[in-house]
Amino acid sequence: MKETAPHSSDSPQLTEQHRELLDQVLDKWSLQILDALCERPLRFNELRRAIPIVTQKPLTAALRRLERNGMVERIVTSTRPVAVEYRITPIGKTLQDLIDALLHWTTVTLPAVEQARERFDDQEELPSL
Amino acid sequence: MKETAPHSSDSPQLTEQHRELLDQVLDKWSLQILDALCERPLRFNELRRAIPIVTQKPLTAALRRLERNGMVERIVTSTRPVAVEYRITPIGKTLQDLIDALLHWTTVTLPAVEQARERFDDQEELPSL
DNA sequence: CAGCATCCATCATGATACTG
DNA sequence: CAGTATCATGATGGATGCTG
Repeated sequence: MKETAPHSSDSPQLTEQHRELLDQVLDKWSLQILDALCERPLRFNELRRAIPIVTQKPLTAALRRLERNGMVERIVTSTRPVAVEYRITPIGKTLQDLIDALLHWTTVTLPAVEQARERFDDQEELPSL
Repeated sequence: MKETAPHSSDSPQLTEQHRELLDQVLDKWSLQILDALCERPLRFNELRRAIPIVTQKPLTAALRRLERNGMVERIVTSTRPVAVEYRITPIGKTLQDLIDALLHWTTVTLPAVEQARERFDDQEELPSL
């Protein structure tokens, strides 16, 4: 019956759909957006401040993508001027532990990575120029 | 020395270094490369076959980046013609569980995401055209 | 406030050709 | 086999100005 069982847990056949999903949800900005929204809902400009280096266009694009994928909800309050709140959805919430784990992983691993980079870069500036 | 829980409510100070690391290791191709190499070492063209839709240039770039970050090791055997094997490093291995969890997450979540996309796209094709 | 529209620079990717 | 080099192109990102 079975095709090889390559993985520790289970190894489903990953179609391009799955990769696309990760691609849309795990990109640089989306990860930080979701992380921020896991704490509490935020308005557009609050998000901009929460993620200092992002500019308006990519932020908007990422939010739309996350909204389309059902990860965040966009709530418009018709005051004057309008207030727009972004809130994480239950689906998005299922990513929280993973995101925390990833961020934690970076803090643990970064030192080793920086060492590796130095070694790599050193042997790049090689002799025989 | 305990750092408190890696929960998002406890936001660890994530510098841009941390984001950059995730960015270099979690991108579309790298994720699949690491996943493939977690099973067993692979040669360059084996990797190309393992990740069908990737072309040579981005694959090479991703491998170099992963190598620089200490995630994979490039082993050259000076036969004729040369054989080059890519192998996951101990550091890279620390990502395996996370990657498995992410891939598993996609399989669990994809159906809900697809529903969300339909809803979103439906209300995009709105009236008043 | 929360965007969208526009222009422009940069980058990643694809295709192709060439090397040891 | 395992790349590098080059060119063309399409997608992204920054900056700016405008809207309700």
